[in-house]
Amino acid sequence: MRAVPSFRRLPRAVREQQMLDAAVRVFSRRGFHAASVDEIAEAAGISKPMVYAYLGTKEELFIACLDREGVRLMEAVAAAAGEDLAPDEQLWRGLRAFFGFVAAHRDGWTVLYRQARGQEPFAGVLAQLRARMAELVSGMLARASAAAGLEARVDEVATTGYALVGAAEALADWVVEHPDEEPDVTATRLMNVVWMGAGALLRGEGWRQRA
Amino acid sequence: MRAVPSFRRLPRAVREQQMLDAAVRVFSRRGFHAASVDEIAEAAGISKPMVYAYLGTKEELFIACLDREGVRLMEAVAAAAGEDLAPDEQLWRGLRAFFGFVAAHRDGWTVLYRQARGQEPFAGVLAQLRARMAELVSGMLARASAAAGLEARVDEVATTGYALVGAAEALADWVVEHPDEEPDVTATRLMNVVWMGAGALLRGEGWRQRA
Amino acid sequence: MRAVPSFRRLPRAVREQQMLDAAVRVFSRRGFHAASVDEIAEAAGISKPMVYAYLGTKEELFIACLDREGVRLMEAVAAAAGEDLAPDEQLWRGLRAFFGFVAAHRDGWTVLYRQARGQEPFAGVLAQLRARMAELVSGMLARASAAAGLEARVDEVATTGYALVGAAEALADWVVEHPDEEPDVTATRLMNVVWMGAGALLRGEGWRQRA
Amino acid sequence: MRAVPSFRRLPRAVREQQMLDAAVRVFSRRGFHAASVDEIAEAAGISKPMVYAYLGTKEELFIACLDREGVRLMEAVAAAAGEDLAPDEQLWRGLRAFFGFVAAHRDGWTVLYRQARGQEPFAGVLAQLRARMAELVSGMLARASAAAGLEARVDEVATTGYALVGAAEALADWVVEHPDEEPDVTATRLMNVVWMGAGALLRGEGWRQRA
DNA sequence: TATGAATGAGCCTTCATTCAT
DNA sequence: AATGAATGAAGGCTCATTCAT
Repeated sequence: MRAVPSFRRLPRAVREQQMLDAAVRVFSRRGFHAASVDEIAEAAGISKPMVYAYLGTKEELFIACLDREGVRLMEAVAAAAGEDLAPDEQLWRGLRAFFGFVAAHRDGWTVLYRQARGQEPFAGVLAQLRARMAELVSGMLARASAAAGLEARVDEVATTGYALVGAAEALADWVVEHPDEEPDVTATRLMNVVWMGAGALLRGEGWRQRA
Repeated sequence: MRAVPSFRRLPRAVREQQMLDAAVRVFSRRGFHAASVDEIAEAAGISKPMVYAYLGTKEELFIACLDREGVRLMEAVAAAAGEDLAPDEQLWRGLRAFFGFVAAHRDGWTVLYRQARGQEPFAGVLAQLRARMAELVSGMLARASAAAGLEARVDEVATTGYALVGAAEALADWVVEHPDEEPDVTATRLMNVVWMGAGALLRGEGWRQRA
Repeated sequence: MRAVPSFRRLPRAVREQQMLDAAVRVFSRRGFHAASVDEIAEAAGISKPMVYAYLGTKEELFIACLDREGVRLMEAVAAAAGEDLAPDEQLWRGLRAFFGFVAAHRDGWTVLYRQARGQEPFAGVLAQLRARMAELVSGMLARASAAAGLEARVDEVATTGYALVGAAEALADWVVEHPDEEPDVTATRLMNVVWMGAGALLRGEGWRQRA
Repeated sequence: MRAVPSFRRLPRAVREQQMLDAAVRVFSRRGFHAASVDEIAEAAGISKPMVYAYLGTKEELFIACLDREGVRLMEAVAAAAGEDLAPDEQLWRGLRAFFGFVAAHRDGWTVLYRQARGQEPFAGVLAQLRARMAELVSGMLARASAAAGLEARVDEVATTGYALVGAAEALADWVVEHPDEEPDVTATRLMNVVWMGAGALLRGEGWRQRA
């Protein structure tokens, strides 16, 4: 007769996602240390011992947040940057997906990049994520370079990857503060800097998506 | 009767700098929350009430650190980027000064960018610093653009400033982990990305400082 | 239809013994407070609510352990000390049974004497057991004394009982740490002290079991 | 003008003793686990952080209690058993001091012997104390044995030491429950068992202090 | 019968902050 | 000016115990 399950007793998998949602929200607003497990539990609508039972220590909980959001971000970006496109097109699509993710998951972004960066032992987790992103970009550039018949200057390519990721993060912070900015626009702007260079900009040149 | 001043009784200004030195060191290693006022007092070689008497609350103390390091950084960069140079030269000198500062003041950099970024109410202080740095860059680009007789596309110029600052921060993190990297080299690498653009890089072009 | 009984559904009495076995083991290793009902349930191979359903509160569970082990010990000792033997022979046999029990039931001994002794409200249970043991000894001595035609000095006989039990407990602790010690040997050693006295030992005399 | 110091601010050494007094009292009544640091602080008339500041963890606090009471007990016994007395006289004086200490420091005794015995990691501390006491007795017996021109049967002498300590502990427990018992009487009773032996007691013989 | 889900309560521990000397 | 002494407040974590299925 009861078709709808009780709302109080939920299977573990569901509750875990609820907890992670709440944790990302609270960690994002308060920061790791200032956030209390009490508040997270309340935000998740359950009692504190459940958090410990399912997701462990506050530290482990934070890492679980990091992992979930990091995987989501990476997947979004990697999926957007297809395989058989021109390198600048790949880059632009990846950036658009990146800014789109940030705009849609403000809290996740904040937890990942604003909190984890400075707090050991989380910086390591983030560093891995950034390294993977930078490699994604570097790899793309290296392939493009090779296709152009050029000797790939490895270190410059690597630096470009890091610098691009850093620039994207800075703009992401800016996007978070300006919610009405379209991801397409932000991505295009960054392309202008990174792909064309400030020198070209000063010459009046700019990057445009091909038709 | 006492001709030689006691080593214990130092003038206030000196004591305050000692405290700030210690505070920056401890905050850098532990983070704001994990750092205890006890540890800072001990590192400064004085007792805890002195810290409160001189520099106020833990929060105020942290902000004092932020201010001091921020001013130092800004001054170093602004002084390096002279007024009557070509824009790319200005940019390059500013970047070199920036990376040089980071390398010479690891702890200050860490406090400023790794700790403050995520922790309210400090993020605002940092945001102001970043904004000033971005304006510095943007202003330089705008002047160059005007000098070239071009309509300054304001928003793109502003975006370029932010992106450049973000890229520089990312490389600064990288510099912190690689102490033997020369500031000149790092600055040149970033110039290659930002000034020439990845597109030019792929065409085999690169930026070089003029003789 | 089901001819073979499921292994999961065991008769209550069996389950209870399994639980008590597990509880004695865990309590012995961890102590009453440090032992968690979770761990006991897991050690018993069942779920926590079953423990509560069968044996009640953690406190009741511990008392159940105490009772079971205490009864076993008393029975072993009382059975060994027959009725129609000479008093020293009775004593020696009782001691041998005692040390044998301790060696064979380390965990039970630990729970009874090491854990219960200090923790209210269990000390009372243990005190009763000790009192019964002391009475057993005292009674034996009183009968022997009467048989020898002596006025039984009641208080000294009672004291002797307590002292003997205490000495036996101390040696039992020692036996627990030295698993290869034979109960016969330990019992004989204690007889030498208690029956002959240190004075006699110093005179070169010792107690021997009669052929 | 103020001759009497304020009662609120006391020097560290004084406060530490107050804390230890309170801790011994509370640990004795409740047991290590059931005792809360809150209760101890309250009993000491100060706030909880002071306990942590001066004496460390709850565990360290308990060990501090153990050490203090253990040293007191050992010193009392060792001082009482002079050096140039006959062995039985030494033994009797040591026992009298022991029972006197227990009667005068019930709580200390309880903490030492009833609590520490069963709870790791305290058992080790207690074991050392017991070993020293047993050695004290054994050494005394060995010297007496040698003086009597006898081959010292090492293992029996050692066993006698342990058994005596155990018997004394059992009677101490009994003394704690019977506050009006004189230490002299208890010591004499134990001498009757240990020195003369139950066999001699049954023959109507008993130990008497020489005039 | 048997258990996964859930919680109220409590305890250890730490820390920013202040007072009395 | 300088500090040892002292605390209110809060947070992480665990556990005995109970429902709802």
